[in-house]
Amino acid sequence: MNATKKSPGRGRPRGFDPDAALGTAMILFQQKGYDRVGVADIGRALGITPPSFYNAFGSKAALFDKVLDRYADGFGQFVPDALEGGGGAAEAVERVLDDAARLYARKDGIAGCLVIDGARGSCDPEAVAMTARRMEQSQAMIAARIAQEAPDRADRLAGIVTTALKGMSAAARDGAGADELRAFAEATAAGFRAVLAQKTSPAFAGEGGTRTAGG
Amino acid sequence: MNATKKSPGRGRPRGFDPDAALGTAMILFQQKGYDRVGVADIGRALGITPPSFYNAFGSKAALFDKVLDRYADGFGQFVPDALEGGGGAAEAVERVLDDAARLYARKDGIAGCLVIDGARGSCDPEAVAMTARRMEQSQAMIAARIAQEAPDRADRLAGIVTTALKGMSAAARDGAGADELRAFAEATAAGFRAVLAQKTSPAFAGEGGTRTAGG
DNA sequence: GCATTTCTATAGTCATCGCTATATAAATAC
DNA sequence: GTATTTATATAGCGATGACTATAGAAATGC
Repeated sequence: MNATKKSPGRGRPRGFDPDAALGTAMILFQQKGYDRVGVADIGRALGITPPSFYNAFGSKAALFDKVLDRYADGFGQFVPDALEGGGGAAEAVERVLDDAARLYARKDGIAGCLVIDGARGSCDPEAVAMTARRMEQSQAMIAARIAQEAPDRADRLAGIVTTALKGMSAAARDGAGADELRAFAEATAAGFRAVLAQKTSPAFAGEGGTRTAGG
Repeated sequence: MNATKKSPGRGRPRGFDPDAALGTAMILFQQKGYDRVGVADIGRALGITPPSFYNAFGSKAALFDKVLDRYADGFGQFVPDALEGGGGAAEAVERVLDDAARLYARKDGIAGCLVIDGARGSCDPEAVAMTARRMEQSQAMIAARIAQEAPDRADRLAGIVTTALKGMSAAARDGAGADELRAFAEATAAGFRAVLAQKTSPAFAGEGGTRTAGG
C-alpha cells in the first residue's frame, strides 16, 4: 500500500533518495504545472528510469499528492503561521496577504502557489481534485480565524482572502514582481478591514446591489 | 492566408457556418480550457471531421486566436465600457470589478475569463502567449484610465485591478458564486480607493515594507 | 554458495492528440 | 457536357505521454 517506504534492509537498495526526490519534483511542478511535467522529466531530473519511478511512487498523481503534502507542511505553512500571529482578524489577514505577496513572487523560476495553480486547467481531474481539497482546507483555516470576530460572515470574508490569494498567485505566475504583489496585498487588506468593520454591506444583503444586474 | 474566409461561390459550399462555429468553440474553451478541448471535441460539436476543421481554421491555435478576438469584442468589452462610464478613476475601477463579479460567475457551465484562465497552465506556449498579449492590452487600457488621475502610479494601480480580476476569474472557476465575487469586488474597490487617495504608500516606496523580509 | 527479495534498465505497449494524404462529393465556369 | 475549384469523409501518420513486461543487478538470510 504505502509507496516511498524505507528500504528495510533486504533486497537491492535504492539508487536515489525518495525524500529528496519529492523536493525535486516539487520544484518541477511549481515551475511548469502538473500537466507540463512528464514522468520522463522527473526521471531525468532524478537520474532514474520509469520503473524506478513507479516502484517508488506508484503513479504521477500519487507523487503529486505527496508533493502537495510536503508543500503544505513547508511553504504553505505561512498561512496558519500568519493567522496565529496575534492581533485581530484584520491584522491576521493582513499578515497572510503580505506574506503571500513576498512568498509568491518569482524566485529561482518558481512563482505563485502550488495548491492554487499547480493543477489549474489540468487535464487530469485527479490532480485537480487534490489541489481543490487542500484549498478548501486552507479556506477553512482562514474562516475559523475570522469566525472568532465575525462568526456569521466568516465564510464570506474568508472567500475574499482566498480570492485575493488566487489573484496574487496568478499574477505572480504571469510575471508580477514582489512590489506589485505587495501593493495588491496592501489594497486588499485595507478593503478587507473596511468590509469587516461594516455590520452589513450590500453584497452581504442578498441579490440587490447598487447597480442594476445585466444579462 | 486568411482562413475562415467566405466561400466566394466557386467550389463545393461549406456544410457548416464558420462564424457560428467560433461561438461553439468559445463555449468549449471556456468550459474546459484550451488543453482539455481537443480538435475531435470541436469536430463533434460542429458535426464536422478534421479536414473540414483544418480547411476552415488552419489549426487549433489559430482557431483559439480567432475565438479570443471574438471574446474581446463581446464578453470582454465590459472592461472598456466600464472604464469610460464617467466619474473618477476609483468609480471606473469599481465598475470594472463589479461587472467582473457579475459576469465571471458561473452560468451555463461557463465561469471566469477566457483571456485570464483559458490557457493558464497550458502545454501549448503559443496559446499561452495569445492570452498574455490580450491581458497586457487590457491592463494597458486600465492603466490609461488611471493615468488621467495618477500618471506616475498608473501601472502599479492597474496591476492591482488586473490581479483582482485574476483572483475573481480563478475563484469563479473554482465555484465561487456571484455574491462571493461581489463581496470581493467591493472589498477590492474600497482598498483601491484608499490606495489611490494616498500620496505614497510603503509598497510604493521601494523595498522596505513594515515587516521584515524573510527568506 | 544459494535462494530470496528488491531495485533497476531496456524496450515496448496502449491511448491520445494534432494534423494530413488520398480520394470523393458538390458547386461554378465555359 | 467537361474542367476547375472547393469542401468533405475515411483512414492513418507521427509524436507524445503514462505506464509496464521482462530480465538482470545488488543487497540480505541461511
